[in-house]
Amino acid sequence: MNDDKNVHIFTISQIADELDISTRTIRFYEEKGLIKPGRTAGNQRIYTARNKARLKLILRGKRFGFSLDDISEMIGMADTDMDELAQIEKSLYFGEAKLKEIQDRKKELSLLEQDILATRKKLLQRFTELKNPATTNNKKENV
Amino acid sequence: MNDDKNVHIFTISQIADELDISTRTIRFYEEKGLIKPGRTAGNQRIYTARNKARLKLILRGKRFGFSLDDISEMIGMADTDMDELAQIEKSLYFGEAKLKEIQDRKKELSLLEQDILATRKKLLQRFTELKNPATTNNKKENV
DNA sequence: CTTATAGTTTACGTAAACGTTAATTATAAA
DNA sequence: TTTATAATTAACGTTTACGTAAACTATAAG
Repeated sequence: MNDDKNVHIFTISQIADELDISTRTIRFYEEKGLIKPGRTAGNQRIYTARNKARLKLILRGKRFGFSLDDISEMIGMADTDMDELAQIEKSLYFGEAKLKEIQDRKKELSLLEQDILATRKKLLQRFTELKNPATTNNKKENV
Repeated sequence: MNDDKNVHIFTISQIADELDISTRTIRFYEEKGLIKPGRTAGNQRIYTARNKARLKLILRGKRFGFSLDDISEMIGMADTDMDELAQIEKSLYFGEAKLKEIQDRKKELSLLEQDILATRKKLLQRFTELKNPATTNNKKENV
């Protein structure tokens, strides 16, 4: 079984360029235990496609306001001093909670969208008022 | 025209309790110009339902990882040293960008959900493997 | 083999978003 | 009216998530 599949290996700067983050950020995530890339003979980091996918997941979580600690638990790599079973159970439990949170956020996302649309409406109204002062009355509202 | 509608007024701690944030946080948002509550004769802050709604909007934005500066611009209260027209234009422009971002996030939300579901699947698989070692082969995968 | 260029660790620096006193004043309750 | 709560400003402290600089090592290019 020649394990030649996916010999695609990346350096840290290749990853940084592709994901548009700094190398410092990548190393920082490693410090926090979020990724564990391999090393060359000369001690330089090497990243597989899997490592890259993991980073994408982390960045996705961040875009939703999750802290790195949150993400760490979501991913299921936290508390490496627990036995595997307990760790898996914890991760599963945490994952369920996060799924519910995602449901909530889906709803909130729509609310936020509506908030912004409402703000836009008011701004546009005020905009035309300023452009055309005759047609409207001067009502002072602070939203 | 007796303006008796909505005389519902709240103190800062009432708001803090209801929205589950600290009074410090509320005052901090005021410092940043995100809200402008009224004052009593004795200089204490008073919040209307409108002020409360504004705070909810801010918190909603935060839950999606927007910075307070972002939210400030979304809401349309940034850069008070610009003339109103320019300010409105900027806010509108920013709002459009944020709406697009929200669209993207809707898609990403599903991706994140799928990531978690996939992780859960693997965890469950490993879980049963550990509980029932005979029935499966031992494949080592580090996600 | 030399020399850019890229990567490594260590460590101090920083911006954002509040937390936490402290000293003082308002307001509500008895 | 005294007194217990609650609110106010001011200022320094803290955590998260990196930025940045220094001193050194690996690797690629010529």
